[in-house]
Amino acid sequence: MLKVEPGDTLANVLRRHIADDILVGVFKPGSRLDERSLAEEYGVSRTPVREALKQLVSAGLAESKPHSGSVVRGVEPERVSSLCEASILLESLCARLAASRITAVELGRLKKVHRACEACHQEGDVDGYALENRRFHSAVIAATQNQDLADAVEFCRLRIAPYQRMPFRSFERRAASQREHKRIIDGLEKADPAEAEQAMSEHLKAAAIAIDEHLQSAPSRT
Amino acid sequence: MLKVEPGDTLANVLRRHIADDILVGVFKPGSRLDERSLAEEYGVSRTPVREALKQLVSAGLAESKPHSGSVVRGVEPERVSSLCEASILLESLCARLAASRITAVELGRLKKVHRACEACHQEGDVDGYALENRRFHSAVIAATQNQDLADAVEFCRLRIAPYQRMPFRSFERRAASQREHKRIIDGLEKADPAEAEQAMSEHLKAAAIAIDEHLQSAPSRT
DNA sequence: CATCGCCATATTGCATACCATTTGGTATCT
DNA sequence: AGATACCAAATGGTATGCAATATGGCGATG
Repeated sequence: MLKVEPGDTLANVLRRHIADDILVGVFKPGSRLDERSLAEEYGVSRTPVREALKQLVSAGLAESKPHSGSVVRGVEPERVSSLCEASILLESLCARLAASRITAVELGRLKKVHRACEACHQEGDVDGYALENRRFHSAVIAATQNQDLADAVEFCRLRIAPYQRMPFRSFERRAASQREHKRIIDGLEKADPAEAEQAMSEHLKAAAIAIDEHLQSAPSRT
Repeated sequence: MLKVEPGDTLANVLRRHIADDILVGVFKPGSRLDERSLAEEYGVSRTPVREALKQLVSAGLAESKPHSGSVVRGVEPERVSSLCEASILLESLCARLAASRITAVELGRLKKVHRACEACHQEGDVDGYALENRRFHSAVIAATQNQDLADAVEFCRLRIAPYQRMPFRSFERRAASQREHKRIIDGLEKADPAEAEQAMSEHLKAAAIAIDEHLQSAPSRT
């Protein structure tokens, strides 16, 4: 537990660990991230915990007021729609660019991720599907061959990630998502920017609707 | 010096201060950011300096390897073109959205910033012009009424900021920039998305060319 | 009874001290 | 003479202790 490989730092390990816990829902939006408790829980000092929390704040996964501690960033429903819109715009842009720039090896890797998605989907592995889905979108973003654009888009995606995975509990939503992914792949393979952009846009709009429905049914569990 | 207002933290003050120093060129790309030196220089402990540096790394203004310290992120010329492209794409997108969403008060504020730009331009106040120019672009980005999209775009802009200001030493470039800004304002005022997008795109392309020329003439001052 | 103000407590922010890791130099061995 | 291994100094990473501040409750007063 909590092994730190050489060339890495304890604070980084903690950051990833806590971030995963947030994304997977262990720490729910609004819950306090107490430095002492976390330090004790992980068996380390407060300092690396502080470092990790600061980084999470920078990443937008948490927020903090001076002397008031950090809480998991509660994303109000109206902010979700804002996040979804941003995500739609940015990733569609990426898809358009990627269509004319993606390399053969990247396309192959994308298809491989797509198959991994399919496997998780069939097995009902929600967490696995969420993970592979993230990889799918990251692969498209990376295919723009522009690291800085990719960073900005990932910056946005990171914030919406906790909500992205919610609808995947539904078999039907996963199936639809798979079909939409396939259409994106086709657009990229044909090097058709308009098609890829359109496919990505519709995919994320569908995802946005699914997230919204999910929030309606299970509004706010504190 | 180094006054910390209530409701703020010393680390934040340091972060802004160091960030400004990086943006204005006091700390040149590649130079080491030694924690002890900075702490001594500012008369504080290492802890808040560390916090500030971590945040700068998150913001992309510096980079650090564990046990190897932090250095100001040197942006290689080939990365500048990548940054410019990302900036062009993202801000044009913002301009398009802003055209149909900007409020009257925001438009008024934008014009005010434009006049401030003009004043700095005439006086030959390069630093002032760079500052007001940043405000101009931030205002357009904010006019999208989408905070998350704005954050992602600002995230990218922050990285290119050290280079954006370079061409402003030229009177001619500032004059051209002002004309381009005016066209953007017109597009927004007419609520013409296509015009605003086009104007912003051409503005940033011109800026990119100016930056490139500047890098050609004064390649790498270590 | 409500509201305003003060005080107690818990939690964050800052400082200092210590430990681990990296890096460069030197000495020795081949 | 060159290479390698070891040692030392510098620098970041971590731990702990203390100070400052925000928050919640309690009491007093209108």
